[in-house]
Amino acid sequence: MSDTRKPFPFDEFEPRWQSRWDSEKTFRTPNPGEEGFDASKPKYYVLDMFPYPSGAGLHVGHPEGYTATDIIGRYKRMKGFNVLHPMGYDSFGLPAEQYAIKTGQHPAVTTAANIENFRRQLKSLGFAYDWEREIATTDPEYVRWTQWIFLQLYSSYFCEETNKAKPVAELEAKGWSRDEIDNVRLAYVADTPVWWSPDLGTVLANEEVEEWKGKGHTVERRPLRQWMLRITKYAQRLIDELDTLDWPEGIKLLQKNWIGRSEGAEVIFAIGGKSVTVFTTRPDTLFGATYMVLAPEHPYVSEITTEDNKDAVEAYKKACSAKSDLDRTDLNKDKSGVFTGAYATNPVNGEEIPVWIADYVMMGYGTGAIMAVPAHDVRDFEFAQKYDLPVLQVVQPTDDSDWQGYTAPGTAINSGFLDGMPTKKAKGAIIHWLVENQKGERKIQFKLRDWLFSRQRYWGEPFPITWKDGKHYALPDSELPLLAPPLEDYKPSGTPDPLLSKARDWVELPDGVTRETNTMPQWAGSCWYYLRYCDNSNSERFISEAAEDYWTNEKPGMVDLYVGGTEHAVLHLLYARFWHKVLFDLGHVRTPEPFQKLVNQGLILGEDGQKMSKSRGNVVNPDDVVKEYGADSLRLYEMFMGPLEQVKPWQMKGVEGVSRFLARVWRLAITDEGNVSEKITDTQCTDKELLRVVHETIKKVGEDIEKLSFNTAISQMMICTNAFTQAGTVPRKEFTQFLTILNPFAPHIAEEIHRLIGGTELLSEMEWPAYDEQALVRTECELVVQVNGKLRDRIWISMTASEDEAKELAFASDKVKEHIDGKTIRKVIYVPGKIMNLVAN
RNA sequence: GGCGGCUUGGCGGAAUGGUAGACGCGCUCGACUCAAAAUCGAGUUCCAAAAGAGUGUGGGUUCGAGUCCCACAGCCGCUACCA
Repeated sequence: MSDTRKPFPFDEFEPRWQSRWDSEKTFRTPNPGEEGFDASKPKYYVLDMFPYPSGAGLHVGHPEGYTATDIIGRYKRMKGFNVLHPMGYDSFGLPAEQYAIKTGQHPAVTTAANIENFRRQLKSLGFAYDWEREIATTDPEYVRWTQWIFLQLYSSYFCEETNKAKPVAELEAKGWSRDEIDNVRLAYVADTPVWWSPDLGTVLANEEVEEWKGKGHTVERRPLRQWMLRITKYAQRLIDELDTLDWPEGIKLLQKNWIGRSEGAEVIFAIGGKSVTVFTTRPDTLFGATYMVLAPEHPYVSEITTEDNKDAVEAYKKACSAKSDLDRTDLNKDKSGVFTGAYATNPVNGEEIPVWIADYVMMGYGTGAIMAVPAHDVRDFEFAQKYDLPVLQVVQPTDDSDWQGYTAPGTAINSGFLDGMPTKKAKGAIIHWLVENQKGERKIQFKLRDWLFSRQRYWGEPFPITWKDGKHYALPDSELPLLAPPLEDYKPSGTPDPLLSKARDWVELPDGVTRETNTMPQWAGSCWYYLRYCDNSNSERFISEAAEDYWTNEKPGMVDLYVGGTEHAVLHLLYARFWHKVLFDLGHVRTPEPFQKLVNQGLILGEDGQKMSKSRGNVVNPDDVVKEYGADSLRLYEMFMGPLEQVKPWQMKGVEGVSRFLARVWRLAITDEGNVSEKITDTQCTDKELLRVVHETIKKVGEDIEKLSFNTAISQMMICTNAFTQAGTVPRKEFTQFLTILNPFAPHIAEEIHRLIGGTELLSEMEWPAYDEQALVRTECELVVQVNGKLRDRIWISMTASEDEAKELAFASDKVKEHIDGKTIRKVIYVPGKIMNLVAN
């Protein structure tokens, strides 16, 4: 398409409408007590996952979710809701800092430029955000409250009796010592092995390691002093309360698996004078333990290893620590291990079993030690085969499966007092025995680890913490926000010292007090941004009680609808739930969950069906699409591609298709010369069929929006447009109704046509039209006649025809006669208005 | 290996257990045009057509299955020795 011949002048009217909505604050959302607030309106909070403002700008994946929420938001407004639909920027993060290292440009400068570009792009798509509520996580006022919430975590502990967070002040009052309190804070300091990257100059979370390694950075394992958040205390609640949310089952399952609850037992084995505890989910197989394995990093390894085996064990440990940086996947194909020379005593039968170390046992899960039951665990079995260790059957399969490597439940054998018990009962019995004899206990184990919360970066929130004599202290609220000092040099020092430690003037305070120099991870800001939108200019509180009360729900989740990509299924969505629960426990918010309904938009692939990436050269830039076809076409296309949640490939031809549709709508009302078409009529519409299509469209589009089924809503609007075209005349009233329902999808063109044909009100401020049931009624319909389930004829018949009348007409059909001739009708199924099936033989 | 998702024309996709392929793209033909583009109209699952076949494969339930049940295969995503 050439620039000179556009099918409709979107390049002129789209920016014009955008600036009008902006200057008139059309989509401003009043809070209680503010001008324009109407207490009679119900509230609706629809939220997008805010973007990281990268230098590359928006990609086409962003407008997918954003258009979906925009349609919902505009629709709900027209339905009479007070809609909160905000936007902001997750603007801390490593790329801005990497850029600063390369160019010396302060991250604040590049971030501001990127935000400006994102804002321009978002505005060019005509989203109905309340721009006065815009936030960026890097804003000092925002940082202030992020730090404040951190201090809430710091000043709280998890009370096991009530299963809730409580202020540590309560413990102080009870006379707990400083050290005891430090041991239970929800934010605490620990020496822990972490992934540290010398060239990035920071530690990385487990889940970030692969990403940055892929970009060529090196990563190594090191024990370092770090801030941790005690999310593990919430593991059970984070699982249980998923049930109260309207989330896709797949995402719930992902979170459950990530938290990874396992029920089992801890069993104490004696090794010489020491005792080693193992965790097992199959305590019923204790009699079948033929050896024990410790993780190579297990603290007891050196002590128990005998002289003869020392060299081999040390060599193995060394090999493992070097290996830990390599891709484990490849190494794990083949199990390896070394005998320590020590023996452990099985508490249940006194058997002496050899103790090995092997890297298939992880220090980070359970106790870092296992009892190996090769007969009924595939990993132990594999290991036993390789090193020729005994395999003892203790479970009899319920079917004729081979007992070797049989892991399903069965019946206990060779297990003393457990013999004959089914697995489930045997588990209970052995745990009872372990407790009685003080050799172990029932144990619920989670995969979830405490959250490694500190980074050594520059571009993140500094911790509002000071140190004196080896103890940490909270900064008073009055000193928030604590902002990072400007630095000349952002280059990593090559040591694990945080970048901020270079700013000596900032770090060193009087009286031997120093500042904490770690910063928070990028997740911190996104953990609570949805709360700040409700009351973003409040300087007294992170959110006022009144705003929180108004925008919250009767339901457990505060936000009514949250739309974003699956990539955040576990991390962001789990972290935000955790923070919200702490704030809930402490009485700062009144719902236990942040997001009631969650929808994941599907990935948009390139035209080649592959993931979009620079290296493949299949990236579509939304700016280019807007320039060529306009914002409405981009919005409409992204919604027409297919179901929101589905993965789907981009097709530029498809954009052209929806653009043609909008052009047809335009031409219904506007002539080539730009005048109002003579087809627009002011008389009442007498065309029953046209009326029926219009009202069917109003009905279906409304229902489809509620279901987030935008592609079918658009196809119905296309049908309606075709009906207008065919009718030859366009009754103003019905056409205006059509424009009103088109408006949430393609707001610029809808408003412009409406204005041109003489509309004075903004469509965006009109009510969603009601459909007329009467107009939908059909008197006649096509009835499908089947013989033995096969379509044989269609007959026109009254909607209210009785079965006998229908049968009579059906039997009169030659095509039907042909197939029932000489046969007996055994059965007749009649679904009025749909189908008649004659069963004959 | 585990978990999840997907599988319907040439393509994107529609189908409360009731006419498979709505809507759109592409393609074919026609109109308009000196011509092209744009636009408008007709057609388009397969087979030359009648008959028939047809929603990844094989079974089952049902008067009737893309849809429900069982088994299997392929593709995509996430995760990874979780004891």
